[in-house]
Amino acid sequence: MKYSGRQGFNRVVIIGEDELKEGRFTLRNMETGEQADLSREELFAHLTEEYREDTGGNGKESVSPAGKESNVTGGQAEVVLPEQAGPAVKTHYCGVLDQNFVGRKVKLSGWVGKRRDHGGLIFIDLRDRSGLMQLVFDQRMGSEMFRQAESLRSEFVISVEGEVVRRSEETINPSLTTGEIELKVENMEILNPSKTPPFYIEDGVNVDDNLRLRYRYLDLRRPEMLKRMQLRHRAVKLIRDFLDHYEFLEIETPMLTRSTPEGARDFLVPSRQHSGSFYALPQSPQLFKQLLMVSGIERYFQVVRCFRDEDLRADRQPEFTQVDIETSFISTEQLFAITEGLMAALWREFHGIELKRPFLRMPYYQAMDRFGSDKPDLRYGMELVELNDLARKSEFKVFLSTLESGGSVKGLRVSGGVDHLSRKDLDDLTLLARQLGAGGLAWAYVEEEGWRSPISKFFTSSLVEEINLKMEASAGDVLLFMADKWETACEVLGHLRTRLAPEKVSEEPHFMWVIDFPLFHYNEEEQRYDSDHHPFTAPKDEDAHLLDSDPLSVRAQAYDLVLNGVEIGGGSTRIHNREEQSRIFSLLGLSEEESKEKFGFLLDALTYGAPPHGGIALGLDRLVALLSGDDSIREVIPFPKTAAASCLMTGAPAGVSEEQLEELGIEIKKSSEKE
RNA sequence: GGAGCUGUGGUGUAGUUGGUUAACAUAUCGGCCUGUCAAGCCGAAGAUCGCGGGUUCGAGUCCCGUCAGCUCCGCCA
Repeated sequence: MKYSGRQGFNRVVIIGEDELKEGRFTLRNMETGEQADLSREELFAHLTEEYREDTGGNGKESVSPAGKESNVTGGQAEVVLPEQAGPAVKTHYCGVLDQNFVGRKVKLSGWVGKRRDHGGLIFIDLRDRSGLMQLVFDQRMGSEMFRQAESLRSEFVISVEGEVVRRSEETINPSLTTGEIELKVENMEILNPSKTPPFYIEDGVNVDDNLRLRYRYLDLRRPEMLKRMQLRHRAVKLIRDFLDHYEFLEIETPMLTRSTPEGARDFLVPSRQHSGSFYALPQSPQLFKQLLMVSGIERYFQVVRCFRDEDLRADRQPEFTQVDIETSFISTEQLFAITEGLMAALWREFHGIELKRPFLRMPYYQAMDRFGSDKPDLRYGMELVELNDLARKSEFKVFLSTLESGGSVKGLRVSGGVDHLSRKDLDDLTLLARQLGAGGLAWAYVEEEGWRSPISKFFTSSLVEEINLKMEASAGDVLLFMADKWETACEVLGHLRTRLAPEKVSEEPHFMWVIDFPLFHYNEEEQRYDSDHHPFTAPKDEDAHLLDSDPLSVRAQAYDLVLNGVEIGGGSTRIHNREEQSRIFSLLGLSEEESKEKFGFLLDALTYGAPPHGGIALGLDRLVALLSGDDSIREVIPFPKTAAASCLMTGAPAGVSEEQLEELGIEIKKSSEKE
């Protein structure tokens, strides 16, 4: 079986029954006759290595979109078309032509960028998705065409024919990849004129988001946006190829499904045929992928849109894309290894770096205790310091009473904080801490002689020494203290930690797994337990005996993948036993009847030989944004929604006609409260 | 649901303690121009300062409300 299909491959893998059984394969180079005997893993490593070489991505060249000039169809300039498909509208991409094409006649099509009209000579920057090419219109080449050329304006769509010529030495533009050549235009057709665009179609523009989103199709014309789309495409392709190599099947699951009580608010879709009933758009294909495991798929994945009707953030959209993965008969460690391999492949391809594996694993409790976050940014230190024992020796009532009631006193050191944290800044931080739920915030400027601080009078000089020592503080630092319930102290200081993070942090990606999440948290509003992950997550075996006596201390077989303070994925081992699943439902306050009504199909499925299974979902938008270095996932989503979940281009969401509502049996309640 | 920031010609910005014709760059339109690449030179047009109300002799500027965008909290894996 040949695995070729792409030019440049010349090796053959010999696969037969024996090979499959034994997991050893022979790789033969058809040119040299060389043979190598490889294990499955070695073979795979070999193939991905060669694949990268063959596609020209040798790590150094394949960098983030900002660095890579062009990547159209593997880098060749010819437009790829089926043979004999009729006369060409376009034969080459402009941005990929170079000296090798000098003397060739080509036909280029694209958009008019900058225009430099010298009277008898006009220069046009022609832009297509690959880049720019300078067109030269000479009055002497023909007055009819020249008259047309004079009428060209920004964003006109044109098609030109001519000869690629070398520029004279002094007119070479070194800042352009095609700067050594230009096209002497012999023929031009204006395919479509354009109104003056509402903003400049160029990189680095500082335009109002309203405009960018309203004219997103123009925004996407900007080279940096095209590069983001290209990066996204390449990342998804790599992910598909990678998972395919590991024998995952991509299977689609329904978009119209039923609302389930857990988790986020659902987007609902009214049913016309069942008046008064609703579909829900999936928050994730969670149940379907588990059922696919019961179906015996064993390894499933899907690049899938998910929907959650909650308020938005820079890294949250109402619809977003997950790389959804579910496996049977695979240990958590093995799933970690596959996921890490996928991350390594992505970072190798797009940043040319080799990730250190395995990634760090840190229990949830430790992440909270040391960094005040379940997605800690490990690119810098600033760990929280536990000060209970030392705080007990002070005279400070806030500390003492907190400790008395079982709370914690924790500290955070801001190195060199004296220089950039004024009294006002500290007041602001105190205010912020209160807004985040803390009682207050104590602070101290560390000086040679001791602390300058409103609370220094409660601390003896030797205690100050001890605390300084424990927090590794020296003169010039600022210390922040918080006394509160352990969770609150950690969370709030964790917030301050990210707020006060150093400007310059390590460039290296700091991947980690946060593991051992609690299975439940207590929902104060609803007065009951809620799943921390989702209700199908299995408890850790060694904690299962605590389910009835102390549910909050039961840890889950759940994990998050975190990179530089961003959660890029999460998953768990699922419950595959019907009784255990029912038990969890009842702990969550679902009656037997309710759970049968809502999840009966799952409970049934679990009784028909459900294999042990588990999986993970990766946030594709966040992943791509991290790869491209963008702070907001909006940049890597072609048509994103605003923070208020509306689409400025289409005007969605919008009202519908009375007839439509009538058909659906829906009546809109007049929002008359205000009137 | 809450907090903060932003909103001035097409675009990006300036606009003083409230004061007279709201400034600059760029784009647009017209003219000149054969080696530019942020082309250049000359000229023209273009803004009820997001919207509504209030204070004032007078509001881009102060106050209240409102809309939109962004960021964060709540919410959400």
